[in-house]
Amino acid sequence: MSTSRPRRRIPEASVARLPIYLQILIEQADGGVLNISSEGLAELAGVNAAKVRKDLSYLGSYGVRGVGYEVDYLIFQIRREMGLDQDWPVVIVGGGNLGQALAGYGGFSGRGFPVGAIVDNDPAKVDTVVGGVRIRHLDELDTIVSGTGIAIGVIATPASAAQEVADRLVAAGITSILNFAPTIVTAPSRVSVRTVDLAVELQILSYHEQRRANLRSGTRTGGRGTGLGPGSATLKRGATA
Amino acid sequence: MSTSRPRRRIPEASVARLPIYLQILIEQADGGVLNISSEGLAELAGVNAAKVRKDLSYLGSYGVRGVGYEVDYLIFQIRREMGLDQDWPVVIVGGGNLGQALAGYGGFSGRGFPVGAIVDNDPAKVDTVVGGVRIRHLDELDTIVSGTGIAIGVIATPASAAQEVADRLVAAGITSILNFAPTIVTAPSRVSVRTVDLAVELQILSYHEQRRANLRSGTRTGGRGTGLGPGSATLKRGATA
DNA sequence: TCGACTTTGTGAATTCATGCACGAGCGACA
DNA sequence: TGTCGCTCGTGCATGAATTCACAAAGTCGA
Repeated sequence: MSTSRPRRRIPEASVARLPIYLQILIEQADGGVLNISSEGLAELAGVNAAKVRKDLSYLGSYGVRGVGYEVDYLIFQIRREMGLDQDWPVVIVGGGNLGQALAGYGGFSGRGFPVGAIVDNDPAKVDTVVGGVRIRHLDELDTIVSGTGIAIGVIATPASAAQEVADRLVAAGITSILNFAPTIVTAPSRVSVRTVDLAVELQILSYHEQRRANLRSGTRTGGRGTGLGPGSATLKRGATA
Repeated sequence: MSTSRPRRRIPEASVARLPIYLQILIEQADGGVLNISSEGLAELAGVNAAKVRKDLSYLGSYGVRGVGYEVDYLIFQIRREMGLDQDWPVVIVGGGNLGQALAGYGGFSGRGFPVGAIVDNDPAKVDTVVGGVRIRHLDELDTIVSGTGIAIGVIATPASAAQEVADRLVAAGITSILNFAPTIVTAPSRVSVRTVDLAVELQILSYHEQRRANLRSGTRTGGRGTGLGPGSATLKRGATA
């Protein structure tokens, strides 16, 4: 009992990196590499070696001093710790552009997240087949979830529908949501929600672009002085909630 | 001169939140809301009000005590600071599943990132039209970038091609890369790179799912004791690089 | 068997981010 | 014009994440 079982609760920042290490390790294993040092892994992941060691230490003490980590064993341990030693089928909500791309994208099934179902509320889309899966009606969500034990829902709808979809996913018993709609969705705290907003990513890049542009053109751009001041018009209190 | 120009260098964590505030503010403006308190904005963004104020304070001092922030003016300032007062056309590399979905996804153009070009190295794809844009050959990248001044490249290729594509993007003069391929891509430090790996997101959710499952079934699952020990076989030093 | 060498695992120092708590400023209203 | 109430801006304390630096633990070759 006292053998391996690692101390729980891995810091979020580490949890976010483990999949990256995992992916690199799998590539290395495929390439015939048997073991790897924290230094080598750090190099490939583009991070600091000490960080790699600390991250891995949360899993347990699986390295061998003077040698490094056995690739296969590390893969095994990361998988186990992250719950990737089983498949997690997902239900995609939204059979539009993005939903279809996700369903057709091999990267899901190939990495342990097969598309178990796709639903849409548009009758015209229902019964069409995408990526080998027949689109079903949104109303069947409860049946699907309770019938298959799917725990993860993927929202690929327009922003306007996202929150309602999230509510329905939660009601159906989903406990993790990956949201691609460009809006915040809220859910009870027992449910994990992650939002991936493509535009947000681009906007972050935009900030850095802009920053570089400013630096190039002499420390700061001559003010784009639009005259507008903070209190350009006296503020009138509007609805705040 | 001493008027507005805010102190530079906004912490990364704040930069990542500003687009979210921006989006909420735009929604509010559309709904006719004229001003909003840090409390209100925090509520909508799902974060702490002090954090909102601190984030916004990096832009300058644009709030009015006792009243809040003028929505329109805040939108203007966030846009300006993030470089969103101009369009940033992007070039998408990869006309496959994902590339097509991205090109067809309104969320890009609609938010200031029009798809300026799509390229692919598959002759069969070249000249087909996706989302109103004709796919051109990858080899035209240099011409496209220098001709249009596009600064942002989006990688929507298989992982195996990602690094080479990144290199070519950099060579062509791109300074920001948004990578959707499930692999690390490296670039000179003058180039910003962000990777969005859908599977990684799911794996993070998996971790939390698994964690909940473990907690439910009595503190910790009975060990899946596969006998395997850290040094199951004596490690032989393999290639490390 | 021993000593040189390599690489881990982790305490300690540092940097970054969050959240509290409160002074200061502003509008509203008498 | 003075007072009251609201909300910002920010100093400070706390906590999380990163990085350094080194003892401990192992391998390898002679």
